Amino acid sequence: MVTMKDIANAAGVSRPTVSQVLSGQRAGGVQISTETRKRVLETAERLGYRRNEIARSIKTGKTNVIGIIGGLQGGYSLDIITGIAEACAASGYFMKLLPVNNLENDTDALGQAARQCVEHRVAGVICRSLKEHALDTLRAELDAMHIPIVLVDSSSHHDWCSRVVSDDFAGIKEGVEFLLKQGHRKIVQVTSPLNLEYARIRADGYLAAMRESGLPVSEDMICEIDTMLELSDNDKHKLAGFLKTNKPAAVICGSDPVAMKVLMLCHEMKIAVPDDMSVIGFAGLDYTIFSSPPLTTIKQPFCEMGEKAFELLLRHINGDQKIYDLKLKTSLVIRDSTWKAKGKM
Amino acid sequence: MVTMKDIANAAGVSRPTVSQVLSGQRAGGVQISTETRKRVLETAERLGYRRNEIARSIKTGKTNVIGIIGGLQGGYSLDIITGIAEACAASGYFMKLLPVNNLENDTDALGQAARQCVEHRVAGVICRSLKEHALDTLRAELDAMHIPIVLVDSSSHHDWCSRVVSDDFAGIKEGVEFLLKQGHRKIVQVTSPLNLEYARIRADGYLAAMRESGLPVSEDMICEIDTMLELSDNDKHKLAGFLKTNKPAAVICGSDPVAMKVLMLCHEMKIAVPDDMSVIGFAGLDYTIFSSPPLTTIKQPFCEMGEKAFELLLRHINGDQKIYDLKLKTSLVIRDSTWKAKGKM
DNA sequence: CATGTATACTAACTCGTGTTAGTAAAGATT
DNA sequence: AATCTTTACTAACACGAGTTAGTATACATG
Repeated sequence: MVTMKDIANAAGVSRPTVSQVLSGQRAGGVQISTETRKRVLETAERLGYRRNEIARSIKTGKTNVIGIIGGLQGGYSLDIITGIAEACAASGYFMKLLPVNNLENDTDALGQAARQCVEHRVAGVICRSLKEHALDTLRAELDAMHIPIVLVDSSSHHDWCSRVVSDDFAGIKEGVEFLLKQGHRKIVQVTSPLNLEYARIRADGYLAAMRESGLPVSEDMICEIDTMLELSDNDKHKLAGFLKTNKPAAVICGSDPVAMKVLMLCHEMKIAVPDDMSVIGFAGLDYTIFSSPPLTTIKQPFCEMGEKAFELLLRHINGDQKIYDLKLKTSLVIRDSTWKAKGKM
Repeated sequence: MVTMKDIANAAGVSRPTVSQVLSGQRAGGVQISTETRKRVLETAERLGYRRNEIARSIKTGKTNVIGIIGGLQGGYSLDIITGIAEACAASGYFMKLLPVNNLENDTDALGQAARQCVEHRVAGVICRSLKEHALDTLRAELDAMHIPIVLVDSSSHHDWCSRVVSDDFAGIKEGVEFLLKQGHRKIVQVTSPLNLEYARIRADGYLAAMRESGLPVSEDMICEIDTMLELSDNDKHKLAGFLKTNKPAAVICGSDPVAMKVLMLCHEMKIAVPDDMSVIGFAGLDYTIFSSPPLTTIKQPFCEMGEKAFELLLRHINGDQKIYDLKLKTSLVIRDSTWKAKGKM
């Protein structure tokens, strides 16, 4: 492995000179003759020198690495990471991945990930988390070392660290209003269990939109089904019963997987979508285009969330103490699981 | 930031002693009294010391970090990374993510990613790549520094670096044989453009399986459609014409997205799946469970591929020079887009 | 010729850690 | 009592860089 020392020897100059040439920084008014500079650069090239970021960051006390803590499940994780990645690349930062499945429950793993971030002296951490006590673990490790944290896609907010989320409440309201505008009245919700914070927020959005329109609504018009990939027999009966009882004109779902399951059940129950019933999903995952009919869904700006999260983190790294809470707008992607024109009733 | 020096001062010992206590290594027969050890550990705990992996690896000349180079598109990327992550965690390694979209074409970006791996002195690199010349870029950067590379999910193999892939050829054959066993004769393939290496391999598997069964088959029985997420109008006409002309009993697809598009078109064309026609996908992506009917698909062992890739990389890091080419078995996931029992013809 | 001032470089220190060689003190052996 | 061992520690060097202070040379000024 070629070092600056090797270059210095080969070029017949001192090591600091090499350092000054290569870093391009003439610190303290240090001047370098063009001849020497050329010779050093040529020698470096010839010997195949590659600078050592490790040694460099031990001196500067800074690393250009951020830690990403969080589970890798869910199709959207990748989009968030992609967003972070792009912003990172633009600023010369790198991502160290610390996957922790079960962020909510596995506090040990979370604490370990945080500690590893500290040991690797990351400049900051982006984390996706859900529960309060889990975050305290993070804070205990990172705050002491003054490593800033930004939460992304986290339902709970804290006044000690910034957060970037999609505005799910507004998003669901927009979806409901879209359905109302098309003439639907009996709108129900199918969603993940309401003890999940994100599901609760989306349920509240649904309830609020209905109430604001003066329509009758109650918690009974919300059906909770499991988050498992496959629709269990239990849930299938529950959901079928729910649809038969309520005979909804439209279903606004708490997530895309839920919406896909609803569509599948509709096929089985011979409910024509969107003729007999409209369906809207939530997330805007790529695969929702493959359902039949292709799913109308409320798209969360995952990629942008990642970008903004890094942007905020960078601010904190650079000393900004202010706490931000960014809620990014969702967008309604209209496909074929809802009516195209108004009032095809 | 607390250093060993701070601990030494606070505990009234020398810095090397602290180092020896904390690293647990009594190098050169160095002994430490239990009393001193206890005092040092207590002081370290009290001051909130966190070891500095950066300074550490500058001395040892090793890092416990590997670089992951590759695009993040495609639902399976995440599964591969998950596999790598688990194996990493088990061995105390970390992943530095270097996303490069367009691995095939953007040689610049690839070269830059490779160079950054060198500059961060990663212990090894796992890369997903497709084209020959792109790999040469990688090799030029990494080989000189003796940084081992393992390719994962890469269609082309090279005699200078190890590779882990799924055995797509055998996988497709298994799929075709499954269809044959159920009594189908007229089996066709719909796939991504055949200039993509993975598509070519799967096409060859299809052709081979048909020929081995003594059935007539030709390249005409393969329909190429675009890899874009949405089925273009152009492709839709092409595919519809293909199905009308060939009137296949079954379609074995080159990928899951292709299969999803086939299913969507079947809905439009009122072709009942599986009654009128069976459909098999390739990849085993999670969302294939959501199609109607749920898709029978050939599942690639992405997670295991990631694990094995890291395992091989670790061997190379530890000095193993042998080149491996692992082909992992796929598995047929039978769902409802194919007949359940034999000969329901 | 003596002095001042750019210019171009190097000596020496630093970062936080690992490691080897060397030393002081206590106890064991002859 | 003199010597050897063992025990427990520290001095000193190293890793690969960044950085400050200081020095030698060349040239301009008085």
